Amino acid sequence: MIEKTGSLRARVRAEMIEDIKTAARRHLATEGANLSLRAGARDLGMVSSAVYRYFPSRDELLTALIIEAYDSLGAAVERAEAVVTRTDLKLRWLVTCRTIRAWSLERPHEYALTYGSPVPGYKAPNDTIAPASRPLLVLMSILEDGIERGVLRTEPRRIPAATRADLVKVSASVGSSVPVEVLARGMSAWTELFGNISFELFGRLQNTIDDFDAYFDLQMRACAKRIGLSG
Amino acid sequence: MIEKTGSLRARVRAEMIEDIKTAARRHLATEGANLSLRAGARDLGMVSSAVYRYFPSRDELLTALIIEAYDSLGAAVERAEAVVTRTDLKLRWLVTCRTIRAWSLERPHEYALTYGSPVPGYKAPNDTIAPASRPLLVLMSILEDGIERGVLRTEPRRIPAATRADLVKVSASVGSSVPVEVLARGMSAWTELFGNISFELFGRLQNTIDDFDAYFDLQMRACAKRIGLSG
DNA sequence: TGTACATCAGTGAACGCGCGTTCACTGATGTAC
DNA sequence: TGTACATCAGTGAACGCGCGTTCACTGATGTAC
Repeated sequence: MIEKTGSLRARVRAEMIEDIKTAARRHLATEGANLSLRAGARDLGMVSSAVYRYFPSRDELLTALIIEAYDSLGAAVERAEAVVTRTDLKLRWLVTCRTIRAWSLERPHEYALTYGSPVPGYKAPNDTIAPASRPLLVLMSILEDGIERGVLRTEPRRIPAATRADLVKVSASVGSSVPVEVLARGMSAWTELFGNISFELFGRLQNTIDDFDAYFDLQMRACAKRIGLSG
Repeated sequence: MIEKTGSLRARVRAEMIEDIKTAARRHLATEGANLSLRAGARDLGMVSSAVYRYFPSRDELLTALIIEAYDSLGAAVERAEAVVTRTDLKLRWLVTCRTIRAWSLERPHEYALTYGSPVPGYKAPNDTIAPASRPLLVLMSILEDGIERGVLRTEPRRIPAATRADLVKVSASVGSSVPVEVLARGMSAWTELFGNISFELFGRLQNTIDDFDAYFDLQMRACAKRIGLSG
């Protein structure tokens, strides 16, 4: 009844790993980043020590959750942005913003884990760097296309040498060559994007902004204009 | 040797409360928002139950810390901004930004407590609202002065009714009457300001931006221009 | 096709730790007469 | 100025809880001959 005996155990194992991560993810809600390995195990009706067959320590489980969160956000953004008409740069930007926000509202605790205060005592390993940069790569590709199509103009601007160098490094690390003047504007909008989501999610604008959908869209449209994507 | 016997105990008590808060503040660094009442007590060489003479519970101690953090930031910003020439609106904004950033870098764990991910299971009481709004009030006063002096212009802009209402409410809650078009720009800059600090403090721009001083100043200057404070 | 052995998942008890909070208590400091 | 009493700070033991991790073990599933 099983196709490949060799992979039965492997498949069950993979499923179990998923189940453990899912249970742990659920517990992020109540315990925050102070993730409890025991609580997750209890949910699955297994003894806490059994988890060690799958993850060598609590921190490794946390790392898996973080990587998965980044990948999930990255994939969602890539997928949503990819279906927008390539020439509509403004809409590509707006869809990127909206997707990031929608993902964050859906999975607030994973947002907190990845974009909120760092977990005390936890040092993220290098494996998280690549997935973490996926959303930013989407922005970079929009900027690149804008340059290529001649929509984004490089208005001259006084930028200190140190910052020039930093921004060149950002471009280069992605294998891109967006001019620093444009990248500076892009980063500004990027910062406001995440600033907005943090404000909303962490309750810093409660009792002030009621219709966050409308407010967010308004501000992200202004960002598009600022970057120069309104063409 | 003591001036007023009636207040000796009161004064010692007040000092003790300060000592407990200071010890607790130190422990925010290692334990994060998951503040340990016992650890603080140990530092002071006292038994954990003694803390209950001063704070009815751990959460009340946490609340005291949060309120103090907001007040400390608010006072720092007010003090720094107050000595800038009133007519130099751009510098008033920049000093506000720089002071907020400097405070955050000095007290990263208090920043995380107030502007980072919410503490799971902790519900901030209403006492925190007033101190929390002090920094924003400084921005509002800059905007108001800008309007009064005719420096800030209200460029017509399509703003949805819901957002208009929300922004009017923000103004009104402060007893101010900054036009919504100007306030929208102010809030955008405000969001980018805190977005930047969060990115820096939470390590989201590590290995990319080396000279954060220069980068921050550049972006905040752009914000000033955007708001219309460059006059 | 059947047997012998190796691999692996999961158990349950235990270690040693830290936590918030309660409670009856001891002494010292302040207050009233 | 001195005594009697009330107030208060701080102690130390205890309760009941949860945590991450280790370890010797049982049994089931897979592999090799």
